[in-house]
Amino acid sequence: MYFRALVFLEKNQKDYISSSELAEFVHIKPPQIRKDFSYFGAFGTKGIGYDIKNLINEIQSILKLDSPQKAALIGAGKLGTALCLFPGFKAYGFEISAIFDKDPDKIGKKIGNTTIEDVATVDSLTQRNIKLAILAVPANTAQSTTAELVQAGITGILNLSPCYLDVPPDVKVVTIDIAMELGALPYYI
Amino acid sequence: MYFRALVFLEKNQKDYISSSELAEFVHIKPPQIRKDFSYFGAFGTKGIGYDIKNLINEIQSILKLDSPQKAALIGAGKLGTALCLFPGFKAYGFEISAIFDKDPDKIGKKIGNTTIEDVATVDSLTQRNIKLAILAVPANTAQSTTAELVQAGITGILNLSPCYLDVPPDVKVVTIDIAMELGALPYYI
DNA sequence: AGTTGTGAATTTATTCACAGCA
DNA sequence: TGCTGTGAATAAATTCACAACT
Repeated sequence: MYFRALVFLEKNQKDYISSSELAEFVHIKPPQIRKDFSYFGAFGTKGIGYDIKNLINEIQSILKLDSPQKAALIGAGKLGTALCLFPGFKAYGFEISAIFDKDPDKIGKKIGNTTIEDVATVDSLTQRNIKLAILAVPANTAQSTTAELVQAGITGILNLSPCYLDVPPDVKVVTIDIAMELGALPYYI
Repeated sequence: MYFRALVFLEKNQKDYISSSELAEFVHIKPPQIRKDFSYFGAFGTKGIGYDIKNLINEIQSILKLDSPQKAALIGAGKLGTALCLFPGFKAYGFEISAIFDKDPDKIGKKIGNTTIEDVATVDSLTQRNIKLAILAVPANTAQSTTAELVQAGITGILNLSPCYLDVPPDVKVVTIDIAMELGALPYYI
């Protein structure tokens, strides 16, 4: 979140930002920000604040976003296609360099300039050294596809289906359940 | 999350579930579940567990998901269209009953059986008594569109653009930043 | 015998407040 | 003077452990 904010604020005129200014922007209290950063090092200058460019580099390095990351998209349906064409991944250095689907009508076609491959061949990810997958398949096939991804050496999965995925402890899953997030709104209203 | 899990587990043979069984399913510890429920009431039976159907009803009522909810989609691009056709909202009682876009080529066309309207006419949401909006517009127009939505009486926004939205205190925003979630994976790997 | 509901204990997260430095 | 970095203080969340109940 800090990374996203700083990349945005980098465009402004200023070179330095204080924890209070950043705090106002991300709606978090200043000591929280300083404490968060302090877990990883001392990136600021007393009396001045944080050099924005330098801080971006530090966070990029902490998050391992300092080298380009290849990701595979599994599921070239409406949502998968939308994500594939979504420009937002670039800011984090992600490139979707492989797309898989099980639909024979889609295999061989292209999204952008990436050709859709048969999901039965996900094991090729091992050789291609792709470690990240965006899973945009129906909930009922999510778990079985996940098993194949893990088999293919995937260690990070962004799961867009509304279900929990069982994976070995060395695989990290982040689940985004869009309907569930919407489901929380009426309570607050 | 409990709601999602219980709706799924409802399909199984059993009528009752203990906090330990539910805990295993959602990967949360049993006392956490009991404590969470206890903030809202005593829904279980000692020695037996929770009546699944009854618990679903209780949670539905807490979350205000017990009556159908109308939502408006703002932005009929690839992502918006995918969301609109996404079946997952139904489980929570949501219906996307209005779609808006600013592109004249899209206005008047249909997604599913809902006609796309001009985003300049979002103020009609007031009369239609729609209080929820799914915002799937580019980041640079998100804030200005939000202001119009608030003006039109929207009190809950599911924001899919990677930016913070400024709203009055009586409006609740939930932001899903898909790229940011993916951005967290390399750190864990 | 088995499970809930909940005060107490523990752990974790947040905030304060200020020494130390530019 | 102004802001960071951080130990101490406070607040919040989680977990324990067990009485109460079916």
